Order: sequence, then C-alpha cells, then structure tokens
Amino acid sequence: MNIFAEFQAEVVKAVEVLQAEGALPSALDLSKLAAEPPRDVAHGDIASNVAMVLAKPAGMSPRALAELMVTKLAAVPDVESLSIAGPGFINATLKSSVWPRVLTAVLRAKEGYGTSEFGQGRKVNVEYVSANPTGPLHVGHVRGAVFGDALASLLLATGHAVTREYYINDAGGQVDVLARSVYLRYLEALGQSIGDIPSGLYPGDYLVPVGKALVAAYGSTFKDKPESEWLNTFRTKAIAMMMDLIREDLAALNIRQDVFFSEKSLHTSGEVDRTTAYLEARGYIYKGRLDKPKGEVPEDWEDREQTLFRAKAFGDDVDRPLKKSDGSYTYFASDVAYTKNKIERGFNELVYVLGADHGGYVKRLEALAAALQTDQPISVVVGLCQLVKLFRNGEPVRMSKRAGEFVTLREVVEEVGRDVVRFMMLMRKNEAPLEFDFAKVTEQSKDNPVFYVQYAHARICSVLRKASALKITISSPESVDFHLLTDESETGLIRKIAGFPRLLEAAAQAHEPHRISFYLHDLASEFHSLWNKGKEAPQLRFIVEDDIGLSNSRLAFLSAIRYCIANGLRILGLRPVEDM
RNA sequence: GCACCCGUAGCUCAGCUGGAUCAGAGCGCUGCCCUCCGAAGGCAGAGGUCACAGGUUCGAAUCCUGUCGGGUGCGCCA
Repeated sequence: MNIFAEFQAEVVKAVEVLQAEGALPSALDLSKLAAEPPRDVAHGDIASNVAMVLAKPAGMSPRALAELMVTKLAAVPDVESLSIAGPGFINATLKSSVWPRVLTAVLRAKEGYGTSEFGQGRKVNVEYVSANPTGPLHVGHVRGAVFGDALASLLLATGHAVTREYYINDAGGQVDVLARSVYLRYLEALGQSIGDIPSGLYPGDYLVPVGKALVAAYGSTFKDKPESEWLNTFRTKAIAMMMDLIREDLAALNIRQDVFFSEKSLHTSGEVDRTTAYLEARGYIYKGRLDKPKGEVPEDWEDREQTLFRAKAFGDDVDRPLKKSDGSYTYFASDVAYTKNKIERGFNELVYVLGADHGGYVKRLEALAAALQTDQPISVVVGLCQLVKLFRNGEPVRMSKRAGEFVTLREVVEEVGRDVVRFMMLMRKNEAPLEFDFAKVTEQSKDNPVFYVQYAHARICSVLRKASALKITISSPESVDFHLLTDESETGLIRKIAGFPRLLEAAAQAHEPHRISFYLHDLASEFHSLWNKGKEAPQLRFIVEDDIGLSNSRLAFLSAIRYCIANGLRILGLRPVEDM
C-alpha cells in the first residue's frame, strides 16, 4: 500500500476527466507530476504540484487550475479535505481511516512491505567490484562493493530484474605478472630460496598457497623450464585461486554476485573480432592519429597512426584506440565487446560502479552504449564512489603500498563487523567523500548511526518479548483497533511508515541507496522519542497493563515499525538484531 | 590546457531531481529528564550572505553561464 502512488493515480484520473470534458487540452506531459509528503505536517498528508506543472500548458493560472482539480479530487474516498496553498499546491488531508489500513497492510505484507513493481519490465545489469584478479580486495574496494550490492538489492526490491555482475580482467599483462610472481612461489614451495621478490612482481604472501598448490598438482615438472611452458598453466591456476580469494572477501561482506564474466572469454569466443567488425561495418572505425596528451606525457609516447573508434561522435572527449602498436587489441576493445555482450543479453540499463579515479571512463562507457544500442535504447548509469578516508581515533591511517601497509577488506570487516562496514559505507551519497573512523564506528552510542538504528529494532523486540511474557499477544492484523493510536508521536510514526514504499521508489530511481540509511535513522529517532515520552506519560507506554485493547494496538503498531526497520536494513544487506 | 565530481553552521554531512515560514540533522558547547516496557536513550538553547557574480521563471541551495577554491583523471596500462 502506497498512499502517495494511489493519490497520484487519482490526480491523473482527474486530469483525464477534465481533458475528456474539454476543460484541459488533450496533450499534456504528466511526467513531472508529484505526490509527496509536505515539508510541514500542518499542510496535510499529501501535496500535489499538478496545478503548477500544468498551468502553463493549460493556459491557466495555477490557482484556477487547482480550483478545478479540487472539484474532481473531492470525490476521492480517502480524502477528508483539500486545500489550495502557496503558489498552487493542492494539499490533501486523508481520512483517519487510512492509517489503520496502512498498518494492517504492513502487518500483512511483513518482509515484503515497501517492495513494489515499480521497475517492472526493466532489466538491469549492475557491475561492481571487478577488481583485478591479482590479490585480495583492499579497503579501496569496500565502498564500491557495498554500494553496488545495496543498489542491486534496492532495484530488486522495487521490481527490477537485476543481474549482479563482476568483470574479471583476466586478459591483460597484469595476469602474466601474476603468473610470474606465482612461479617464484612455486620454486619456493619446491624448497628453493627465492630471496626478495623483484620489483614489478606481486610480493604478497597470499601467493604462497598458490605456489604450494601448483607443487601439489604438478610436482617439479616446471622447474628450470622456460616461461613459455608454464605461463598459461600458472596463470589459469593463479587467477582461479585469486578469484576464490576475492569471492571469500565478498562473502565476508555478505555479497554474492550472479555472474563472473571473463574478459579473456571475449577474445577466445571471437566476440572482440566480431564486435570490431560490427563497428567497422557501421563506419565507426577509422585510421588516424591522436593529439599528444595534454597532461603528463608518458615517456614512451610516439605519434603514430592507430585504429580508432569514433567515440567523439557519441559524446566522448577523444576517439579511442582499439589496437596496440603490436596489432593486439587494447583493453578498450574488450570493453566494446563486453558492452555488446551485455546489450545482447537484453539489459535496458547498464549500471557501472566505479572508483572516483575512474571518472574519466564515464563518457566512453556512455559512448559505447550509444554506438552499440539497437532498436531499444540503453541507459547507462555510472555510480562513482569517492575515496574513503580511514581514521583511527581521529588520526588518519596511512596506507602506502610500497611499505606494504595497505589494509585489506578482510581486516576491516574482521575489526568492526560486516554490518557496521556496510551501514557506514551507505551513510553518504556515493559521490561524497567519506570518513571512516575505526574507533567511532564500533562505539555503542547514539553517535554511531548503525548502533542507533539497530538499538531501535532491539528495543522493539524487547518490548514484544516483555509483552509475550505478560501473556499479551497480538491479535490478527484485521482485528486490531488502530484508531486508539492518537498521540502525535504515534500518528507521525505511522505517516513515516506510510512513506516507506515511496522512499524506496525514489531511492531506486535516483540510484541512491543512502536515502534508506537516512530514512532508517529518522525512523529510529522518532521511535526513541516516543519511547521517552512514555517515561513521563505512562499512558503512552506500549504496554498498558490494565488496557489490553490499547496494548494490543500499540504492540501491532510496534510490529509495523519493526518490519519497516528490518526491511530497510535487509535491503542494505544488514541483519536486524533482536538483542544487543 | 581539457573533462568529471565537490563547495550548505566551528566539525561531519542531509536537503526527496525547481516548491510552501526552508535554510536542516548529528557532533561539539550549555541546561534539564532514570521509583519507569532497555538512560546503550530523550527534551531544550545556539549557528550559516547555501563559495562568489550574473541569468532562466510564478518560485533557485537545487537548473544555465562565468569566476574562485578542493579532489580525480587525461595515448598503445588494466
């Protein structure tokens, strides 16, 4: 049940009636209509901007149009009263009978409350993490991982068909470096002394088990053999083991992706060749020279003719090379084939979650989709996640790869817990930088938003336990008398709960899961506030022992709040706690 | 040089895609509230020319242009 969506539908209906009567022009753009909670509760329950949005195309003043609308909307069953305010807002106050229905709907929907068919028919691919398969994930990956995962859940909850995807960069030079690094570990496992790992190779200890596994599988077969004999085998094995490691890291954050897509497979399947030919056939490829780069010029830069994709024609800053000087494909060529592959799988929307350092990719990804889309338009959404600054008791945590001091994802999760990590990553919108203080996020106080929200849930559970100990049980949702809830804190909370489905839709549309975090914090705050009112005013407590009917309503009401919090937390990927 | 992101209270940030007494929350500071379903909480005070200057319209923190300041990136690396 979404009172805003329902009212919106009534507004549209009223507009259509007025059109049929000839009072309004037949062609009107209704996409800007909104039914939203007014900023100020004194204005009523729902505010509509119809009159202001349609005034100009209808050739009427907003107030006059509002008057007209009101004559039609007055007949809507749930509406108690309507008023026209400010520049032409139509404010609706709903009948008090609406609120019990909202609560009943929550209790019936349970874990499903808030979900909708909003995105029905939209097939969305969310690609996130996609870290190179050369080692475990580190802190830098955490934010994108959590953001992508929560966004995917949010889209799923709002009715989109979602595929969570990881693109494995297993075709470039970095995986050869991995194989060579692993070869040293192999020799080491055979008892050879390898000394310091030469620079240019991956020094991490996490490769030691790979060396051992290779000895277990092949014995000393590859000892003293030229690279050409072992490179492929070692690379394949190492990538597989690194991906296992990465999957475990992700699991520690409660992340499970549906598709792990291999870049290499695009080459072996011939898709890169095919897509290149496809672009060629459309005249999107030409031979040409690029200008010298403006910033820091790489030392080995040379002016030469290249095979270029006309990215500029699709909004990119420069045309992009498809082949290297040795004739092999560039990474970008794989991207072309990969995008084509996604489009052929039928996605309407491609979401890319990237780190802020990949901001320069946005235009080329959009250009690719534009060039490759067929009859169905593809929308591209890029979620850029800004850096996370780590602190420990206010002191910045230094991370330098040289000194080997980089913090792994696993270390962070193990130190503060996965729910805390997830929630903190979602307390900011993705494009804002984020501060993460190890000490603060584990603090058990209201300063810590994770705790604050979890505490509200636990408190509710505590009351429900208490009630059940007193043998007060909640009757069926239909028989609860919610009209007994009349305090303004109570009605305020009910309104808040009623707004949950709308919030999820808006968050999904904007691709902003952080809105859920803020909503939950607000909801928790209103709940804690009501709780404290009960200290001063015993008649406001949830359990009123000499009034079973009232207690019953309040407990059912509490359950509704609880579903709301729990559902929000679950979409963010956290477990609601019943006890702390 | 170019592109993208950001600029809101002393600090960290919201502001629901242009709405209404809208300039907000938390922290910090000050003063209150436990005989009580969890005080691990709550209530109240205070603070900002929404970086700056123009523009668009019924209406701008929000959209456009320019300036200043911070971040990121900019050929065959992935």
